[in-house]
Amino acid sequence: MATIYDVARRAEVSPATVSRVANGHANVDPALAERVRDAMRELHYRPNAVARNLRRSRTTLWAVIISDIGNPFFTSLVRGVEDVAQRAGYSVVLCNSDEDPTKEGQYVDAALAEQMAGVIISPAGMANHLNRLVDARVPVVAIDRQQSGAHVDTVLVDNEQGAYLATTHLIESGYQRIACVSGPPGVFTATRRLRGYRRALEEHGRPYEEELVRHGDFREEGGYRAMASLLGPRPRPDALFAANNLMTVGAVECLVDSRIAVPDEMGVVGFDDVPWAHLVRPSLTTVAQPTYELGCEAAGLLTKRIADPERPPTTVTLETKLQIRDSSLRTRQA
Amino acid sequence: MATIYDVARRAEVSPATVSRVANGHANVDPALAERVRDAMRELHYRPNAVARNLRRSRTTLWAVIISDIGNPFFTSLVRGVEDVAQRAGYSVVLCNSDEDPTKEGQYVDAALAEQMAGVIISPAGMANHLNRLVDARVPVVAIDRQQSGAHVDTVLVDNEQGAYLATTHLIESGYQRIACVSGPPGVFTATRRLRGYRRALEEHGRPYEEELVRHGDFREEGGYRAMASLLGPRPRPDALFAANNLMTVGAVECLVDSRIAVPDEMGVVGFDDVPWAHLVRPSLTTVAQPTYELGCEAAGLLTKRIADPERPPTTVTLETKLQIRDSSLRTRQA
DNA sequence: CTGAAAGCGCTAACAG
DNA sequence: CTGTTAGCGCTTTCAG
Repeated sequence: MATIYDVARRAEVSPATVSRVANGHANVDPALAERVRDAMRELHYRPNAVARNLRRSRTTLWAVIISDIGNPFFTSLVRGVEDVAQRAGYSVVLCNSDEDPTKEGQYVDAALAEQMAGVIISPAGMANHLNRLVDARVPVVAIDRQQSGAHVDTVLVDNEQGAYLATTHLIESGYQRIACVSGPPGVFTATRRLRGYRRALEEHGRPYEEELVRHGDFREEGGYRAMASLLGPRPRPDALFAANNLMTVGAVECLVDSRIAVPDEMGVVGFDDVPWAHLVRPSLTTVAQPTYELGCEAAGLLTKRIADPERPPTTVTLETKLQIRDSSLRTRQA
Repeated sequence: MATIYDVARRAEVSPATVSRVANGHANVDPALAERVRDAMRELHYRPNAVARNLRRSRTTLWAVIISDIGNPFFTSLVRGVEDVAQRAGYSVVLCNSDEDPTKEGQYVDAALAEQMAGVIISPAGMANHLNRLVDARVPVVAIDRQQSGAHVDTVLVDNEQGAYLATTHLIESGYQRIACVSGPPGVFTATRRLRGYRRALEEHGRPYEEELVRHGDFREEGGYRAMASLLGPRPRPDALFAANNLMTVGAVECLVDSRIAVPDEMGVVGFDDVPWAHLVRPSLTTVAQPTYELGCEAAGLLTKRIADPERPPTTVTLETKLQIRDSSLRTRQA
């Protein structure tokens, strides 16, 4: 690989001049600049980013640490981040923590070691990786999940309100025993959505019953298992609020396997859309989140944070929207 | 951020010794090593990977450049890569080229500039980015798509055979006019799958008709549009082979909107599964690919290539499997 | 406007 | 077994 010295020699200038041309810094005599560019082309010169980063002690990379690459929620969000990042001159590297605090820790280590210019992270569990980034003065934005005790920019949706809307919709559609499959205990979004579910019940004079609540893993399998376990005890629930998209899918699978008719015997509303919610039969009623916008917003906050490390942390909360489809609309009494 | 010198000073040893302890190299007196470890802990020392990479002139990062992060095919594949990479001591950074040769080029540039230890790439279009990597002596594995003229390790599925199976299945199910939505012209997988479709027709004494073939973009919208355009001319096709998963979904959407009954009026088989193919009504018959295994295989080849840059390039081809569900099984004559 | 030179933080010969 | 030292390739003062 040609270095800056090779180019300098060939163009008969100093490495400093090559550097100036390569970076468009300062004014360089057009004749020299031309010679340099020729030399660069002839040698297929490509600046070594590692050396540059070391010298500048910063990089132009963002790490985006998400907790499930298989979830369309996160992939859509990443698209939003990417689009904004690109415009701001950053490249995005994606890290998939798989909801595993250990993996998350490794990626945080890597981001630190690689001197990433910034990190966008959806923190899994209660581990304190966020603060390690903050302590190291790495610009960081938390996304989708808030962490108590961490003083960082955060982008959220109004989880409680979304869950409240979903549950209220089920109540108003005439369902009587509304169950809930929540997420992993301690995960922010799970807690908030459960709270919204509970508040909706209570405000409508319905009891909140522990035995109608299960905790899933935010994956399809977890939704399936939780639904199965809800079907055992009698009286059965006649509706379900599932706290994320993949678990909704799992729950519906379980209902199909158990030959329970949706929406007549069981109404279903899920939190977070999937791109194909309308293709499933019955199509799924969901609480749609502005996923792409969440990503854009996070990227925007990160650029601001990088520009001004001292600015006070802000939290942006975006609204959800209830997308009513067929899975929550009874056609006849079961 | 503490440097290796800070640690050395505090532990009263040389930086070299700290480096040895940090990397587990050579033998270090246990007492010294202990002092060093204490100092590292006290100073929250974290080796600067950028400096290390510069010095070693290599990194421990793999770039995985995929063409659509929204496609479950690629996310599943990435999981396979990640799992193997982690075991081999590499970290994976994901780059989403969005089927756009320009973006792909930028990521290849970045991989080169950042001195990535290796690259796994599903090349979009005919651009010659693969060879730039090869010329720069960066270990590289092509995945999902073969590029003529590129002398690199490659992991594929038997696209032609899969398409042949799918089309034959439609013929044997009694469909008469079988259309095909292929992928972008020039994309390897599209070409091969189209060839399999054609071969199946011809071997069963059916004519191959240009007007039954469309080219989509491998996305949902493309599948929708292609299906719509197939519905215009009469006589209409009565079956469809769609050359990838998302286009299958789009095509089915179009059929739903057009109130054309699947599978009775239109049989549908797609290439590549989606995790929720069985949830759609009717459930989708697909050619399932071993996506996770593709990723594992690619990662395996990459480690071998890194270990021995001179070994002759190999191509691994994995088999597909026809997953028969409801969308291709006529219950009555239309 | 251009060049010389120092140094980012780390590792790997090489000496001791 | 440990320390000294010379860079990895680049950018950025500082002189000229």
